[in-house]
Amino acid sequence: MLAAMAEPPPPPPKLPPLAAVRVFEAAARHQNFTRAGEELGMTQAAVSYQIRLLEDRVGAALFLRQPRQVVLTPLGQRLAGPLSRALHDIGSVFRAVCEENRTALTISALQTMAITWLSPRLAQFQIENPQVAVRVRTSQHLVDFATEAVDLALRYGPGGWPGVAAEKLFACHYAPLCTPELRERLHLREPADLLRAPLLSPEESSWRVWFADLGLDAPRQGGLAMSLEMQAMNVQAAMRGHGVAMAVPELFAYDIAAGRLVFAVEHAIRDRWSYWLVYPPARQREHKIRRFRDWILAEARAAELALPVMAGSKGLIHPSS
Amino acid sequence: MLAAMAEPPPPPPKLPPLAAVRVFEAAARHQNFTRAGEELGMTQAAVSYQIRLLEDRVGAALFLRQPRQVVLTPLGQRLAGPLSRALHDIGSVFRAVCEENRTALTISALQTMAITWLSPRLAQFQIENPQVAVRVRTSQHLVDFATEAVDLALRYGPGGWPGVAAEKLFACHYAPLCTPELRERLHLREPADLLRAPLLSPEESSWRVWFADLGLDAPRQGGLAMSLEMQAMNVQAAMRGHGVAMAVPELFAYDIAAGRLVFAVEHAIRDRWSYWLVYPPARQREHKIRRFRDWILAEARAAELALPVMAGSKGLIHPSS
DNA sequence: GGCAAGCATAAGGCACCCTTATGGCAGGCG
DNA sequence: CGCCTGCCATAAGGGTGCCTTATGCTTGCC
Repeated sequence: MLAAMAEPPPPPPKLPPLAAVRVFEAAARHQNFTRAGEELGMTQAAVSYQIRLLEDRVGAALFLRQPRQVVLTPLGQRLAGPLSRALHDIGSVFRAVCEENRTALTISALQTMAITWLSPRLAQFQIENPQVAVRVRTSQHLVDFATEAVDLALRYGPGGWPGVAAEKLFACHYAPLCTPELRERLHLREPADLLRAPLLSPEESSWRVWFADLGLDAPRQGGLAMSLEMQAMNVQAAMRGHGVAMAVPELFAYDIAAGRLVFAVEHAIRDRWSYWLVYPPARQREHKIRRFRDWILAEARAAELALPVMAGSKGLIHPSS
Repeated sequence: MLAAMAEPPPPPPKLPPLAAVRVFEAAARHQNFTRAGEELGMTQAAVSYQIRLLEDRVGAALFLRQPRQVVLTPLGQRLAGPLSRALHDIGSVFRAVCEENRTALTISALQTMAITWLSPRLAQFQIENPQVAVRVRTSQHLVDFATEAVDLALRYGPGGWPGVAAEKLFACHYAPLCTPELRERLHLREPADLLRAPLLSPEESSWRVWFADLGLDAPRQGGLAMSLEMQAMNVQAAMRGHGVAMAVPELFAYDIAAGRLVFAVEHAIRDRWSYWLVYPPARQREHKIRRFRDWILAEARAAELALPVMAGSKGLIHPSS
């Protein structure tokens, strides 16, 4: 209050003390200080104090103290209606926003992840949790919870981020994928068979690593790291029978399970980077966070289990430093 | 807060902390905590504190802290509009009520006083003070400022009331009044002439006292005290030439000044009771109170001066116990 | 006449909130 | 590239506003 006292005539704040307003509204509604105090969880004396405060501010009585009751003065009546309305509005919008916050869930995910993995599964989550309104926001860069209005994020990376809770969704592998028709037509049975197959983006480094892991020379050497978007496009092409795509099978578990995609040959290499569920640790206990967390972790497990075991493959993509 | 802590789950109050709401509204308007603090006369740290408080209550961020600025989250935007509106409404109705309180003036007066003395003069006050809205409320009993919504009152009595500021408007006298025509027609010159004149309510004690004061016997002895209403009726009758009324000439100074009434003979007795301006001493300094006070005291002086000097008459009505 | 209901008032204490002070971060600028 | 500035977060500390308890007063009711 020191600043307010700097000027001799403290410019009267346009707004009355709002705590007193709240008390007045309750008192006006009950026409009874004691009852108002009960509603507000305070004593009758406190109500009396606040009402007096407000009356001093207005400069006139708002209640007439009659023997067994208090009644509003004309001035008090003038105040009570609009104030009650305004406080009701404030309460309403607050409840609405709290409710929205409680139910709306904004998820940030990489475009590819959102399209290929998340959205096909999200429908089921919506069915199981109709009260939660899920919004997916795609972005390319890592999200900062302090700067972006996002509840949780699906990240792709090595893990170990500071300041966030991160739970691994699934480890990533790289394996050649194609349609079952293509595999049959080309008689793909063992890794070396791929050397004569139409590879999609054969210059990508993942192909080289994959072949090298088997002691084979890649048909075309290249050093380009494959972007996730390119990977998704390649898989789309592969799914139309245009060739074999080197991709993360976990991302396409649905297509594999549905028979639209198969492993061209049974060999996968490990990616040190994984997909993670990431969220602010402070919000761990929130219902909606927990709910989504449990669901997506279960989905990730299911997706992993739906794939042939790829254990034993070495981590050759994104080697640690 | 002790009462709120009684129950393990303190039933979440429907309303958010209103002080925080006010701060939030300013911060949202400025999109700048420092500026909002200046507007509210507090420091940036305090703003930050209050915003955090509100965010904790909602359970979500309302502002995104970006390097050089803060911006509202979608949730914050949802809040800002309605809250700003509500606070504006509160401020509006408050200013309106303060203004009304500052300008509206409710005067309590006895019916007779209001009709015969106050209202003819009030028009002039309204002309001189157009910004003040005067309301006259008539009542028969003495007003209690704590119980009735009245700014000031005109009382008739002995004075010396506890707890109120009382200023004497004018002392009261009793004198016989009639039309000048009646006085001429009956050749009323000295008090004894009234013994043959048509007296209105001759049984009233004031007549007896008046005659006794002159050493005369009243034509009809009676002990009834005259009600003010009866007095006014008698004066009305007198003004129509129906007789001579024993009344308080101060109340009819206008009619006397206008020549509609004259003293039937030049003799008055004194009433110990007077008319007083009464108001709560706490409100002495209020502009509208002071304004009306000054005006009505001046009017009372003028009304007294307009009458023939009635000094020297003894106080025989309402003798002190 | 005692009792209950209801509000005002005084005294006292604590919690809240504000201030001061400091640090971090990013952008602008020389 | 380093300094400065604008802006916010955070910690520590203190003052006071507000609430509670206790008491008194008035009135209406049995």
